[in-house]
Amino acid sequence: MSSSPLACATCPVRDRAACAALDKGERSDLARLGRHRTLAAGETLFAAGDDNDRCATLVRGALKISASDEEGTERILSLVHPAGFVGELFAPLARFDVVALTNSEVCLFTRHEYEAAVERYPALARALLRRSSEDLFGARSLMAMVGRHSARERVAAFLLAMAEAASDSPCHPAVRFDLPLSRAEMAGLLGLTIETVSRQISALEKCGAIRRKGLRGIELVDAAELGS
Amino acid sequence: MSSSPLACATCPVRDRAACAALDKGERSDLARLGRHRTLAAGETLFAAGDDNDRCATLVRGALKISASDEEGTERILSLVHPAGFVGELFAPLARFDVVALTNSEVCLFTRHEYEAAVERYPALARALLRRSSEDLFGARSLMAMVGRHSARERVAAFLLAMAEAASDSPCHPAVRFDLPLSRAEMAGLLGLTIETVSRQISALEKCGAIRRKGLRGIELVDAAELGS
DNA sequence: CGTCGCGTTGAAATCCATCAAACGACGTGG
DNA sequence: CCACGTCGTTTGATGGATTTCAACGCGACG
Repeated sequence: MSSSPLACATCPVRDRAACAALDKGERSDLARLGRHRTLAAGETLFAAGDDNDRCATLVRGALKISASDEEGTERILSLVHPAGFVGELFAPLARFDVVALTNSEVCLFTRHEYEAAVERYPALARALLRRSSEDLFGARSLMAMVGRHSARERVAAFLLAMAEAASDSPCHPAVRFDLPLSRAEMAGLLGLTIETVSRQISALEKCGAIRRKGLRGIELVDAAELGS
Repeated sequence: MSSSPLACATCPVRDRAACAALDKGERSDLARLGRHRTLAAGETLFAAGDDNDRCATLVRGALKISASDEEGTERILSLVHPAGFVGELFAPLARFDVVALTNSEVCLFTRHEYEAAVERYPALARALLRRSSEDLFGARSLMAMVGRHSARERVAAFLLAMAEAASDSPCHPAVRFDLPLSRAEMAGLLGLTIETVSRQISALEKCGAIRRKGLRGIELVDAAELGS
């Protein structure tokens, strides 16, 4: 959508993103290389196959990383939360799509300049390594979760994870929250069909674990029933 | 199995592993911190839940990274090839199992000392970042592959991937090779059961795509039939 | 008011897991 | 050398969970 210079001073993730590892002077150097950009829900940031010439840190909102097979069915590989880094350093072409789930804001860099910064500032390289390791753990956890679990278990675990992500307190899940994903996106993330997701949510409501509030609102009634 | 000092001079992955990014003096410093160790097929290098106090580079052989659910069924999350790095920096506890698939050799480090080396040598941090990014891509590719594909397609894609890994030439798959995994391990990797894997391999043989040579030998007859 | 997108619900078909049995390779011991 | 047990693999029969196909409800929007 729009694009403008960075304003790190008011950045909500300035102490959690990769750039937080830099000292004041280094960070303002890096800030000069990047641009702030807003994305509308559904807007594509990077597309698979495109020239991989940019990377970004998510400041606000939520992104998805996904792959689409030849028939056009989408498989969501990861959700990105604020302070997350997207873009593949070292690869000539983008291999996955990166799309905004909600209205979002990112700090956008050219890959070339960001890689140069990684060379120049060892602390940035280490911070990205840490983040990449966490992403790797997240990807493997998702894989462990989606393989070998029934549709019911996947949907329940997903709802619980979203409740925890929506909560302010780190440990307790939010009781009431809105799903940031459509049914199609949930299906793509969990490796199910839209209909199966819908049926499982209906079943969870019928057995008293949750209550639906409108299309995307969820209220946790019995978290234990979800398998927590 | 056994353990002894490192001998980088004769290391088969000395120009591909993370430590290859170091200059001569730096590498010999790092070598002093590590120990060479051999693993028998099936031997566990790290176990989930253990104190995460070590990490390693694979020199020869093959490893698997896996998670086991409460019922004991194993889900393989990644295969590790020579020059690969295993161990999770920055995490207090190991969260996955790491097991040798074949007789293997690793360079073993204490996590504490390796992290210190990452601080000291920026080139090592960048090399690990690169490797971690590739692992992340690999994990996501596997996820995209396993989700939304039939048992037949998964087995076919797996065989093709193994044929390519077994080949010396980077681009063409090997025509004849041995599977490094048991049926149970293939099932765990692909999210299927042993029986389904076995049936699909039989079916692929029946339709002329492959020929079996003993229990683990595979000969590619019609690679196109496998969906390449 | 009609259409479009998204979600829900139903009925039928399909694919895979499960249960069960037999086979082959291998090593041990007689 | 052969009998025997074990382990991994193969094959068959069955059932069940999820996909597929199809119809409907509902809100948004022109």
